[in-house]
Amino acid sequence: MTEHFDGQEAWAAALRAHGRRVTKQRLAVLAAVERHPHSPAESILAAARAELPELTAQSVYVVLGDLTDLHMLRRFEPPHSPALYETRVGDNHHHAICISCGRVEDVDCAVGHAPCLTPHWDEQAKPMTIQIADVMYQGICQDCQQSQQLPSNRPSEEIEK
Amino acid sequence: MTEHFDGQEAWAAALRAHGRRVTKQRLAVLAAVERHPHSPAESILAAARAELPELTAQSVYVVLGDLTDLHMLRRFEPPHSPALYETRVGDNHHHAICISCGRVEDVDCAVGHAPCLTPHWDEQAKPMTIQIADVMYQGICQDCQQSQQLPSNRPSEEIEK
DNA sequence: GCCTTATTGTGAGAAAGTCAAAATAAGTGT
DNA sequence: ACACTTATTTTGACTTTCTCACAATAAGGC
Repeated sequence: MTEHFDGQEAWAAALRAHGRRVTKQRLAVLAAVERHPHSPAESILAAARAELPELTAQSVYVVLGDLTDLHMLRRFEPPHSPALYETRVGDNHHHAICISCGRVEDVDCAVGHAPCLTPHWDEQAKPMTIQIADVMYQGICQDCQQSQQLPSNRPSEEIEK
Repeated sequence: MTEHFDGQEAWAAALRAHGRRVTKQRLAVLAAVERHPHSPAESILAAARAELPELTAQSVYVVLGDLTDLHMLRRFEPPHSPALYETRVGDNHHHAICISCGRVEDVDCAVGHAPCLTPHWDEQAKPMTIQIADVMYQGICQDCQQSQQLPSNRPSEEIEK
């Protein structure tokens, strides 16, 4: 429970640094996101309610949105998934999503420090000032690859017609 | 109107090649996506109804989903936006989205032919078999940059508090 | 032309998130 | 410690985007 305090204080300091009040709702959301990276709002609500049962869904949406704007959290939206949140910000890491089971893994960028941040514009295109480059790898994780090669092992959860 | 026929026949052939029946709904959707790249389902419905007024929204969703699975269309989901569709498939181009006005532009990949397709895995991570790498650049387009520097020029549509 | 079955239409409904306004509580000053 | 100001949270209704099940229709092979 003492390591908890460290985290609490660190988050509290960050909140104050951004001119935000330190509320138990924000602390609960931050702790929940930290403990469950790559989670949607609903899961964060459930996790945060473990320590703050009266927390409401709206508060989670508001807090997540605000903290994302402050860059204390990072949001990304994989295809066919609600938005996911994580506390790992500031680096420009990317994400790999298994299109079969939905598992998400962090991927450090291969290309130096600011990867893919310099798109190659057409002649006629008016270049934008790029701020971030979200790279979303989609593939099949090892577990799903195996269970697809052994179709006998597969329950009836997702069979193609 | 003759160029229309060429497109119709090309799409019809592609549909047959994928074992799909050639329906006026599918042709209308394909033509609409081709004429309005980076459009959401609702806009595609509106555009397609210009030539097929009795088309329904459900059909558009079904057709878009199916043709996307066949890789005749490509879908991508920018943050805070419904899914967008385009007919440009097969190449691995990416997209730049203006976070201010939402405009989308195609971006050819800077890094050779199969860009960013080789993520750099952690030691402990179990690598996935990557199939596609969707790169989503987010920035501010030239128009929005200018209108933000001349705040007097900005109507009341989106003012920060 | 007819028949089979893929495709489309109909209507209900879920999921994820948003908005406005009232209730609460953090931080400030006393 | 107490009160006050206003940020924050809650409440509850609502929107948007998309999905599902099943009935109606029509494309393509015979």
